[in-house]
Amino acid sequence: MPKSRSRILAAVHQTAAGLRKAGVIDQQTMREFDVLCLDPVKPFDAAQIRRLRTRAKASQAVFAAYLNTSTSTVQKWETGQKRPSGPALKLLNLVAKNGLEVLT
Amino acid sequence: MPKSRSRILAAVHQTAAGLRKAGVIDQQTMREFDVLCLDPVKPFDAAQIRRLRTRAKASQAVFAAYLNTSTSTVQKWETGQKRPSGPALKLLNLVAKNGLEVLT
DNA sequence: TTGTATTATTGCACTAAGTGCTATAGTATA
DNA sequence: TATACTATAGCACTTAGTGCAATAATACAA
Repeated sequence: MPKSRSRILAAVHQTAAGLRKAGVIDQQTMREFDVLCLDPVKPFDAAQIRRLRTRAKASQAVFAAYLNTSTSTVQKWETGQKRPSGPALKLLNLVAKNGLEVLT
Repeated sequence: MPKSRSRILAAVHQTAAGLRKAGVIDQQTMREFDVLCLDPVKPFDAAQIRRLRTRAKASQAVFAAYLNTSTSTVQKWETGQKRPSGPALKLLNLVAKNGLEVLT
């Protein structure tokens, strides 16, 4: 099972009891349901990350600044030496979906 | 010097030559200048992270799902055992500015 | 083509974040 | 009180993140 989905399921499971109160949906229970609607976070391989960056016409240094990480890190993502962490992957998904500007 | 600023400056420095072409501003050079306009990423301490989450009325598990990280990690952020990584901090800044919904 | 600047790569060494798990303790509610 | 739900604590481990310095590749101008 992909990690992102298991995280979603973990959150859902931990708040599953909310389903029983289906009659009384306040803001908090809404938030719990929202998790089910979270876009599953897609993994990005080295080439995809590079494509994402080049499409945005950004150098590795600039791209790194947007993501608040180091050039060295972007480097290693794109050469397959390291894989982006959970939050980093989330950011990459946001960029893929909405463009680099959303991180401004 | 705060890390986020040094990252910005690093990116600016590496592309400083772009300033010389000030006459010919195409999309690429624009992108380089944009980095100067990036909101400096603020650090969040344990209490601030918790406040951010509770204001969003999310449990640690739900909050973690939004950030695509683990409950254990949010746990440690809020108890001061660990500090969020660069990209994680960027996400927290986005949430602080635009609410949890931007991560949907 | 040759020189120059920008950008990207490689490799190393190290730090600390991320993770999972289990057991425990609050906390609210039925 | 009993029963969820939620949060905490502590452990052990993996691996992302980072910095730096040297090298290579790429693009661009003279």
